[in-house]
Amino acid sequence: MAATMHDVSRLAGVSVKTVSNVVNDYPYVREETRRRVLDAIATLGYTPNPTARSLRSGRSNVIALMIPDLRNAYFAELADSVMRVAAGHGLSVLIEQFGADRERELEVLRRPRSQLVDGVLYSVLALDQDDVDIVAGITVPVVLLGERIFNGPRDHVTMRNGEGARAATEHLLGLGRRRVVALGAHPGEEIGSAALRLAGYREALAAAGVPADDELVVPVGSWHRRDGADAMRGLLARGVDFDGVVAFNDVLALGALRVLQEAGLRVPEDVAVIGFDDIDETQYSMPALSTIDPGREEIARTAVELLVRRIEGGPAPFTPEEVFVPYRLIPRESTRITAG
Amino acid sequence: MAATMHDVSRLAGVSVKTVSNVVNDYPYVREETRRRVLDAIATLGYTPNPTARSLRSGRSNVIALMIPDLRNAYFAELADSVMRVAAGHGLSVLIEQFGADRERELEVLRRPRSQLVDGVLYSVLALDQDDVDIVAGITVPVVLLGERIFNGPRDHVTMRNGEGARAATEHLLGLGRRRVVALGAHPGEEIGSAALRLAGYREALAAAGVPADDELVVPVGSWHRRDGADAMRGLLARGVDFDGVVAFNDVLALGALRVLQEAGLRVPEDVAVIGFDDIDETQYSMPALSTIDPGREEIARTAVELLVRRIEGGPAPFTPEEVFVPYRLIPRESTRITAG
DNA sequence: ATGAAAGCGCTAACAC
DNA sequence: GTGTTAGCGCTTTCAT
Repeated sequence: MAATMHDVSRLAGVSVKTVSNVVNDYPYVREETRRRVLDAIATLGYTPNPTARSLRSGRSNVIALMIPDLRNAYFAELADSVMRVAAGHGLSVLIEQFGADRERELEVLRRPRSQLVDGVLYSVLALDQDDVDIVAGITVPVVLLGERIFNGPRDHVTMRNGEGARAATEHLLGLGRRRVVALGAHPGEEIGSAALRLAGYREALAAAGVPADDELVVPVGSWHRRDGADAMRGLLARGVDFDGVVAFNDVLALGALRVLQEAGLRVPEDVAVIGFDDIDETQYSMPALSTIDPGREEIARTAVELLVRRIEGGPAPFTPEEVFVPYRLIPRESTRITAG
Repeated sequence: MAATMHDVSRLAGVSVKTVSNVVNDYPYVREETRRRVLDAIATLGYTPNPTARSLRSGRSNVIALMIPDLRNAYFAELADSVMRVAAGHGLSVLIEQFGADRERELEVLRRPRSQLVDGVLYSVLALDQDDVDIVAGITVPVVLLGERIFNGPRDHVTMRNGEGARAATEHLLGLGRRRVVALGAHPGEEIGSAALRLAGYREALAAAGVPADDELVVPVGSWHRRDGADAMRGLLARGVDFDGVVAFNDVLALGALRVLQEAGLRVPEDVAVIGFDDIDETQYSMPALSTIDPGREEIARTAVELLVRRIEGGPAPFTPEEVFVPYRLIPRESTRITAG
């Protein structure tokens, strides 16, 4: 089995404390002693047991990232960013998915796994009161990514969803579009991203004096590519008249894009389309997709840093921080202004 | 702070052993005792400390998944599948990325983090002798996903990469294409997926009596969308004549697809394109992308199960298993047979 | 059926 | 500078 600190101390002829000192770069160790210890470590192939270290120190240097679904490119890219930033802080990342499988979600949270991690980054699209209770039961620091879900304040890092959706909608209105679809509404929801984006969309219409039409607000089950495609198929089947689409995320937009083109509609000439997230694919789709860049990198960086502060600050009283990361509208071919 | 087993035992008026018995569903506990303990657990909100449990039992119920890059949809989808299967075995998944950042890769592996996990699923595209040494240094069970990288045998789960590439190439040849590009070669490599896929491509040409042309073998730095786009741009700029593309993964194909269409070439009429991986996006691209489905779900399931067996089987001598998962060719629009 | 006690491998007082 | 020792919270013989 793996060598322990005792094995090393015995071989080096020193105490475990000295080995620990060397391993942890404690400065006051005689050079010669250090050498002897390092030699012993090398010959034994010793590597500290992180579990024991963790039990003793109360820190595991692992954080959890809880996301709905890695198959959605936005979350995969977010996870990538989070992991890179975390690595810079010496942290590993345990990813837990919160898919449609509610049982799994509850199981994940009820399990004591959350004590194995030093902190949690929790990214939710939409959730109900149950989730709130569960989150409240987590004893380690939690930073929310995306929309805040509690009524009370809570650390969270997000973009201004409402403003972003408003900007996207105004972008289409600025092109002269007047029948703009909002794709991706979550009817029951009041406080998540979908609700905020829908509100932003409505604000833009109102500000421009364009009449709102409920027929143009398209609900979807979830924010996957398939949902975007299905919703667009339904819209076309119902014969709804529209000349623009604000999709609440990129994969919804891309699913819709495909269906629009199958139906022989030209994008952006007949229908201009804009998404949300700025996933890698949007630069390469046909046509390239205009989108709102939510500042994913900065969200990840800020959130990890905030979490690290909380972890290191201990359970002392604190004021929750609400950080809004700047977003950018990225116009591409799917809303390119044309002569038409 | 969180309640411990001792707190529970005190409140319930029993010993810690009894609490442990109840927590671990040890059958021989008097019903009344069990009740008292469960009550105490409930009032204290006790939840076992996984770190202590792990130190004692030597098991953490966490496995690591080491992948090149979560931003590649294939790996995100693979991670998703792995996490679902792992959840079924009560395992959480720690994802470590092996991007282009070699420093990070080495750091990840050198760190003792690998002792925090019970096993490792290691998915590599291509790697050199250094990696072999590092992997050899991991003390927990390792199952390789994708191509085997050692000369000696080693547990691994993969598809038959050569056969898959050959089938893809034959599919294009069957359409009458004779100038078929192999997109995604990794020149130096001898043993990874790229090498095997290239060999399969060459076999197909040879079997069909179609002359091989080195100009049609296109190397790329990595297998990202951008690389596919850049490589295709280069190919067009060099004026190379071709009527088909076998891309070694889907995102390469999708990047190329974009550039082909930008250049005014029709897919599949002028150039037929087929990829590898069957990522979700391929069903929705314009045109929908033909691809090789490597059996991702089954790879994930098989690999996790194999790893679990190794973990439970202990370090006893064993015969490494090499599991080949069946692949399927999925024809879509990008190779749809047309009148032309 | 339950309790006492050892110890997993490490860190951190506290001595010297 | 370095050694001794007491736990971190749990599981697990070994008793009873």
